This record gives sequence, structure tokens and C-alpha cells, in this order.
Amino acid sequence: MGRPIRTRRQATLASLAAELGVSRTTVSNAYNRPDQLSPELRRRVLETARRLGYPGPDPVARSLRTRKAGAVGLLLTENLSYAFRDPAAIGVLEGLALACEDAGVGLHLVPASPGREDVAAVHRAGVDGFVVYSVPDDDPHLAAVLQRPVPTVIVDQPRVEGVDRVGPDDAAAITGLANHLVELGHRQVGVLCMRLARERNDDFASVPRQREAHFHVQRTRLAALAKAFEAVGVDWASVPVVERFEHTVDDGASAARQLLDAYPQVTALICTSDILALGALAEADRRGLRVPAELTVTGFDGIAEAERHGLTTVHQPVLDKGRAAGKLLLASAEHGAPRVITLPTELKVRSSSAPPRTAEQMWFGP
Amino acid sequence: MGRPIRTRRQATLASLAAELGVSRTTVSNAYNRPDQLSPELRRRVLETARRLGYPGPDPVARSLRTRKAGAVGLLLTENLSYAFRDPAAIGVLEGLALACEDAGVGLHLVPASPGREDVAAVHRAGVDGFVVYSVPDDDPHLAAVLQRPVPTVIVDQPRVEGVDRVGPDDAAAITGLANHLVELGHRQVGVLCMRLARERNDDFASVPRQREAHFHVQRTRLAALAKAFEAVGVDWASVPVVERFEHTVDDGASAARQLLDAYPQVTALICTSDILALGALAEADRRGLRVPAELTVTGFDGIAEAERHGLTTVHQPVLDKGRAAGKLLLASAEHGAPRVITLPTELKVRSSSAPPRTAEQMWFGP
DNA sequence: TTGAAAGCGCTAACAG
DNA sequence: CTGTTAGCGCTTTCAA
Repeated sequence: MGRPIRTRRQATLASLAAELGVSRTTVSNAYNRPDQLSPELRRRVLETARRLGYPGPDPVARSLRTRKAGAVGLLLTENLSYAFRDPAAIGVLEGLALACEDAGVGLHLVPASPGREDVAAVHRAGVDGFVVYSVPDDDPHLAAVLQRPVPTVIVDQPRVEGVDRVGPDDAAAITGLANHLVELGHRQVGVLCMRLARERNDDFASVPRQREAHFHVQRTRLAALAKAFEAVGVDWASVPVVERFEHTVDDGASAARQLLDAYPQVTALICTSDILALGALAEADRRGLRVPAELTVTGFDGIAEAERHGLTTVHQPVLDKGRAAGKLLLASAEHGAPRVITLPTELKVRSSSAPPRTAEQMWFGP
Repeated sequence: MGRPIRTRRQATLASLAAELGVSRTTVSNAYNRPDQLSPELRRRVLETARRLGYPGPDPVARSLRTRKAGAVGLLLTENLSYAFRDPAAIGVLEGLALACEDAGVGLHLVPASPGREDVAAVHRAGVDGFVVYSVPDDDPHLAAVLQRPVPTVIVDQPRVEGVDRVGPDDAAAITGLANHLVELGHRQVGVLCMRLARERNDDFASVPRQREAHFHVQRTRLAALAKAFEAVGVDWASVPVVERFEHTVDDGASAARQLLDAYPQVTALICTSDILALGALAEADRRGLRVPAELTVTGFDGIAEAERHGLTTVHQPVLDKGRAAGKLLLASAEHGAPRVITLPTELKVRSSSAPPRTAEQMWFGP
């Protein structure tokens, strides 16, 4: 509650109409179509409403009748905290919220705990459509969303046949980054990536595991990296890839540690997110490895903190991504072909990447 | 849309029941009370549902019937972007989202643009209660919320008679900070504060303006500062207070510039938020003023970045604040007295505060 | 301008 | 375990 005792919803539109001796239509019009009745009558209706403590038409009943909930649902998988701690996710959320605000509709965050397979929350959400942000291919909540007879837009992943999608061209984006490293001369690289499946594996990821990853984005980026490096003769099976279930700077650091401990010869650490890369930078610092002189580190996303740290990365317009998803959903006219919006990305070469130290330099110094 | 042509909601619970030759109750039970019918029958119901493309009970209709929307509304005033860019606000949002997730209810962000007085969105939101986060005393959206017959919890501000509230003890918290500065010997201080009213004033704020501020938090903090400094003989009317409408690091910097240009003798800059303080720090750096040797700067909130910059500040548990608000709202049993949860705060003395330089030091160096 | 009729789709007693 | 009965509170043709 919050305020003094409030008797349970006393007045309804009907009781108000009765009190006034007019029809329900008239009262309804007083609220929804002011031009449909005399100002004088309207004033009387509203005043009586105030006197009776009638709070105006019940939003749920109205929604049932109009078949419009006035809200869009947002499905974020995994612990909500990650969404609120990753600047890239916050950017998407902000963009989406902005689009909703422009349209005057609410944004309903669906409670989707990872553990509790609480698909019911999806069924219970009174919304006109869903935006699904970056979930695994086999997410049960996503399945539940797709069952609902409302429009859906997926951001980033997964790719579902026939469903609208907004996201970057991951393969192209990371290929550009890989080419940058190839041109610099890196051949001994290592990769730090985010979770590849719903089951935890804080360890090296085998090639089959990479190929079968349940997260489209990671799968695509790894595949593109493999292709780019194999094109210059690198045997991808020999490239160490370390996976982390949680997406934090600390996990990035521990992943870098695990990788560098086992493969000290690596000259470049490619991270599939800036958060992980920031951790890698911290770990390099901890072991006294100079970046980029002794180790190149790259990220992905282009968050503000990456810029402050001079991280070479791929920037993607997260705010626009969220906004585009919202607009797409809200513009959902009946349409045939699913729509796909591919956002531009930009390679940001900064001070964390440089040519690898040659063996000679290793011995005689730079 | 998103997927191939989908005929408009064909099946309903009733049509399914008819098709199966059972009553609506039975179908409803198949979804909501599995233990109320034979597994065999339930299986048949669910299978037929799938065959007919029945997506399960309509959430809005269910809400109307059960009188439970399964969501709580969140009213954030002002441009949404500020909420998503202030770490303190994000923390509150995260805590609230967590509480909602625990309870399995959705979190509905109400679109409340500052300009467009779109109070309708508040009326349209199908929610079981509202959390209002930090809005001005005279916010029309808040008024609309209080009109709705659902529980409400206010976070931080304003204080409304009879409404549940969660927040820190601002006066006590900032008094602790003021005493710290007083003990260090500061008497010539300046203040950087956030907006004091809904109309913009990016300039010095007169004492009357401070006293009549429409934002309870700012008003309280300024009053407490005044009291603490007047207690040691400082004439508050002579203390410069610069106000900024927007809450960004850049605005903090420009405010600091404006203040220091006019009052170069100031030895300490008290900022009512870490964001503003971070800007002040940047400005001090820009003009070559060493902190804390030549200028003391303090903040409020205790965000992570403040810690990285060694900012002396008052820390408040923002995540707990959001979570507490959610729990309070969701626990809303009928109750008499409004509840108030006061969160603990902690003065964090770090490296941005030190005794003021004496005149002697000014001439002869430290 | 105003009113009467007809549900939107579902759940909750309660009785069988 | 299943069905019958009654609305939840509102909007919306269509007439008057």
C-alpha cells in the first residue's frame, strides 16, 4: 500500500455512470473521447469521479477490450545483473527504452531467471510484442516467446528462421579485426571468448565445442577468426581458445592468465568482448607484459572504457541497435518477409595492438 | 510480426474446450492447476492446443479476472538516458529488477518524458504497484501514480505524506561529510549541485532558490551543509552554490569552472553527486590545480568510478536501495502506517580531501 | 449527443 | 475429476 487505508476499488465506470444517471458509454467517452460529449457534461463526469474516488478506466480491462497492452516485453536471458553491468547491454536497453518512450509504450522486463525455467513469466506478460536480446539458440524462454501470437524482434542472437532481427555482421566485423592482426604479422594468437553453451566450461574450448556453440554470435566470431587465420596458414586447431561462463573483467583476467600460462608464446590475445579484453589488459599488466610491445590485446563492442584504455576493438552502435529493435517492433505492420537490420561496425585501431616482437627483439630488446 | 503470416488469434480457451468437448474450466485447469485433472486428459488438452495453435491463456484476460497484472511499474522522471548513464541509478534499477525477478513479476518502465506531460502512460500501465524513483515534488506523473489504487513506494524523493519510502538519511550523511571538511579546516567552500527545480538554471543558486528547491534530496543536502558550516561561523549566504540542470561529468566540469572563476579562493568543492565531482576533478586538472593539495573535492553516491579516482565521498548502497524498494512494494500487505526504510551510508575519505593550503604555503610552497 | 447491447478471454466458486 | 454459472471492467458498433 503506501497510503492510508484505501477501500478496495470501490468505484467502476459502471457505478459512476449509475451515480450520474448516464450510460457507461458517456463516462467512457469522457475519458477517451472528450470531443464526443459536451464540455459541461464531461466536467460533471470527471468531478463526480473525483468525488467517488474513481481512478479512471482500469488499464487491464481496457487492454482486454482494445486488444492493446501498450507495452513491449524485453527478454534478457541470464542473470539480470550482467545486463546491468555490461555497458554494451545497457546501451541496447537505453536505445530500446528511448524507442518505447517515443512511442509512448511501456517496456516490460520479463523476469527470466536462468536457473528457474520460469517460462510462465513469458506467458503472463501483457505485452504487444517482444524484443529478445542475445539469448542462446535453445533458450526455453525464447521458445515461449515465439509461441505467443505477437510480433518479435531478436537482437544479436539467435537467428531464427522467419523472425525479424537486428544486429551487426559479426563475421565481417571480426574478419576486419583479424586481418588487422594478420597484417601486423601475428600468427601465434590466442582467443578469449564468452560462454559457448548453457553449461559452464571455464576452460579451453575444443574446436568441436566452438563449432557447436549454442550462441550464434560467439560461434560466428570464432568461425570467422578461424577462417581468416587459416587463410594465412595458421592451423586453427592449434590456436588456444579459452572460454568463460561469466562475463566480467575478472573473468577476462583469469582467462588471460590461463591462456598465457599454457601458451606464453602467444603474441596477440583476441577477446570477443571489451569486458574480457579489459581483464586481459589487467592480467598483462600484472605479469609485467607491456602492451602492445610484448602483447597485443583486442576487444569487441567499443564501450567507453575500452576507449579510455586505448583498446583496439570493433565498435558497434549499441544504442542504435536497441532503438532499431524497438522501432522495428513498433512498426510491425503485417508483412510477409522477415526484416533484418544489419548495423554498421567500425574497426578502432588504438594503442593495444602492434606488430609482434620478433625473436630478435626478444633477445636484444626493442 | 516476425514470423510467416499468422492468422489473427484463432483459438481461444473456449473454442479449444468446444473442440475437445470439455468445459472451459477443464482447459483452464490444464494450464493453471495440473493437479486438478487426469494426466491423460491434460495431455490431450495440451496436444489439441498445439494442433489448433492455441498459445495458452491470454495474459490480459487472465489479469482482468485475477486482478493481478504480474508486474510493477517504475516511474523514472526525466530523460531516460540519464537514468541509464548514472551508475547510481543503474544500481537502483538493477536492485529493483532483481527483487522483481525473485518474485517472478515483470518490471514495467513507464514512458514518462519530461516535456510531454504524458500522464496517460501512467494510467495505461497494467501493474500491481509502482516504484517512483527520484522525481521532483511537483511531478505530474507522480500525482497520477498516487491516484491509481495500487501500492506505491518512493525511492529517494520526494517525501509524500503517507507513502512508503526508501532512501538514505541525506541530512545525516552529508553532515558527516561537512564535519570532515570542517575538521580539516575548510571554511571557504563552494558547492556544485544538481537541478533544484524543473526549470533550467545553469548558474549560481541563491539561498532562497536553495530553500525552495523542488527536489527534496538537493534541498536537504544544501540545508544540512548550511547548518554545518554556519555552526563554525561561516556565513552561508556567502558560500557560492552552482547548479546544473543536466547531470553529466561535463556539466560538473563546467560548474566547477564557473565557480572557481568567480571564487578562486575556495579551498573545497562539495559536490552533491559523484558524477559532478568527477567533472570537478577534471576541471581542477585542466587548470593545473593539484587535488587535494590545492583543492579538495568531494562527491556523493560512492560509484565505482569515484573509487578509482580516489574521490572522498559518501557511499550509499544503491543496489540494496532498489531491492528494498521492490521487496517493500511486493510485500505490501494491507497495513496502516506507511513504512520508511532508511539505508545506511558511509563516509569514504580518500585522496581528494586534505587540509586547505594555508596562506603561508601559498607563498612558500608546501 | 447519448444509450443499449454485446462481448473481449478468462477464472473462481461451487455443485455434481 | 469435471461442468455450470457469473462475472472481472471496459469499449464499441449501431440506433435513437
